Amino acid sequence: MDNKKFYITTAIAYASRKPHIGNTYDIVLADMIARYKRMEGYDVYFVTGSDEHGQKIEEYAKAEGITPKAFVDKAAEEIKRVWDSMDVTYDKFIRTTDDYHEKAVQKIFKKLYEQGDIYKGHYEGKYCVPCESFFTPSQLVDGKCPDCGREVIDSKEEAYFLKLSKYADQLVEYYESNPGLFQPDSRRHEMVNNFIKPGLADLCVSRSSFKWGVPVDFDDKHVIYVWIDALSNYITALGYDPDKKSDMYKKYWPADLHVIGKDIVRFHTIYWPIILMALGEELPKQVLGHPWVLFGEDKMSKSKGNVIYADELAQRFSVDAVRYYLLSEIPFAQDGNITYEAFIGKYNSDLANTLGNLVNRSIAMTNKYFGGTVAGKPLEGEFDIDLTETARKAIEDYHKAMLSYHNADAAEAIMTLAKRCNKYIDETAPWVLAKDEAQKERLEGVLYNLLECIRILSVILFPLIPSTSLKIREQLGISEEPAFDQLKYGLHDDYAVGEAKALFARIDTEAVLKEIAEEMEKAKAAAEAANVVKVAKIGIEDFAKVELTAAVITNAEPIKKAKKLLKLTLNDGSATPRTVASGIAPWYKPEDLIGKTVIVVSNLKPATLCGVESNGMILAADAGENDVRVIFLDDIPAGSKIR
RNA sequence: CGCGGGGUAGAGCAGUUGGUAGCUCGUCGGGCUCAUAACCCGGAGGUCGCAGGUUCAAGUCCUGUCCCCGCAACCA
Repeated sequence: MDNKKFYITTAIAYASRKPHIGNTYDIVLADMIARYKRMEGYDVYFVTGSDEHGQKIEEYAKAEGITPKAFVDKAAEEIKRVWDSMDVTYDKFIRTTDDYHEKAVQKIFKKLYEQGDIYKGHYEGKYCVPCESFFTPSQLVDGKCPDCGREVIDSKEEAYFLKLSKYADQLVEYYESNPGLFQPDSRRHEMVNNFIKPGLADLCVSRSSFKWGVPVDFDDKHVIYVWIDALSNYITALGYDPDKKSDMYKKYWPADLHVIGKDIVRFHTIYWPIILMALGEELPKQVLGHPWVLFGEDKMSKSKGNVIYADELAQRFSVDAVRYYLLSEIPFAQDGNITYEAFIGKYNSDLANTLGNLVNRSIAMTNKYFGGTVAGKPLEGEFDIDLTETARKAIEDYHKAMLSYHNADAAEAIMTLAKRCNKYIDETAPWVLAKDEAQKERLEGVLYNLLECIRILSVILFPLIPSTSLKIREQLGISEEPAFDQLKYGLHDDYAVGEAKALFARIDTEAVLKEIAEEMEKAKAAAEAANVVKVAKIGIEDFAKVELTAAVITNAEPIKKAKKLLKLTLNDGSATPRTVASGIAPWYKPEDLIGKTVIVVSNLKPATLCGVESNGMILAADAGENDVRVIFLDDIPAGSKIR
């Protein structure tokens, strides 16, 4: 067999929290592709891992009172556990804290520095010493610090930068000579229009504001920032070293496919190729930027109690149910949704009713009418030919869809065949044939046809739902691993099937939804309770620092360029009107606010929002999901202090 | 006029180079009994966001316009 290689990677998961179903989609998708390629005969190498550096992790670890290393050890275990629970067949799990990775990253950084692609510079910003903050010139208010209004000085913070502009032309050339690079292709326009056309600004690739990262070995004030660290995993996982190339690297690089979320397409199609160009290495062949998985209309968030974790879902409904949902229901280029209703609906109709029931009834009839053994008798009646023709077409559609990563279409092709089989049973009515001894041969042929189709289904299902595929094959009495060279109709001469066992038990939608709703309520309550605890208790002296004043809104107008902001003019009892920008535009019309009395935090430091200087903030309540209500006062004179 | 994506049956989506509008679920009616109250057949349901234009012919091309969603910029 030809030893074509296929190197596939996923985004490495940030080791700050347990990955939710959206993160899991990434790896399940990659796994499906990896399995498919293996079945095509490719020598596949599949890498995934965890991104374990950065300020956030440093902070989380501190909050838990443990070292960053201990924190990420725990997090990486959790990520691995979730991946494993999804039957993911990765060959290597790389951690950016792995020793070989850190060393290679340091070498890469050094090499780029020595050849002049990385240079030491500084933020071209202005620095406000008391605030310890950098600002770009456009952020300044009248040339002064937007936070405190004091003088700013030119920046002194040094940092390392990667020269991107130098490679801009080469990058465009790379895009043009690789038409299939972007999947889907529309992402290319975003990159070109947003980042390349306006001109690439050099990228800051080091940080000195935190320590948890790979140190720059020749300048230990700096750690290497995420780009070079995390992206390099794709080559360090193969044992890459700028000085000597490992056998694995020679064999598998360049990557045939990077599977990532659409939010990081930019890093993989601009920064990453440029890093590789600078290193003089080959460039990835394809980047698949998949859409997101949303919970209903919402993004998932812990405080809403609506986070769905793949492993928990799998525990309730089975791993293949989760894989099947993700791979069949998420569109190719648009964000997909997951809701329990949709999940159960898909499960019942496709997996339980169409597929599971087909296998069950076919195996059951084979046992019932022939004691489990039938031999191949190719039939050529009208129904038989239509069935085999449907099978042939389904296989064709399936491959076409899989090769362009349109997995939902592939799933549909599979279900089309399963449905045709169910129809075939109705057309041939085996239970009628069984009553007539003269029809015995015909009956055997019908069952044989069915078993052949089910065998074919088991093969094409394997990349999507592997364990179901194997269960089906077990019932068919087939022990060999599925492979695409088995997709020939009539390949098997006879069958000795096993016991008919239900593949997917039907779910009682209402009962389960009710159960889940109750659990979600609990989770939400728990999250709220946790939030209350999180806010530390303060002393009365802390509260005294906040100055609250009653003020009348004398004018209100929208701020152009801002969606949520209103510019309010307040009379707080003092001689000068006070201007406040407030993010309440979605909930209030300006004219409804004029004349109302509100509470203003009057000693808040000024800030500039969308070009408006805001002095203070007005108090409002989060009255519910996406419902903000300003607190209005009655009969309180402007200027009254509130405590 | 910041960038991009989208508006197609009740819901979720396909619609390739312009040529009678499809799929899944749901719904209504019927059939069957091998099977997981599953399976099969049939029906109803769409002015393809809106308005113009090109064309023998437009969901598909062009122009304008409205709405939704991401990103960016602000939710003091």
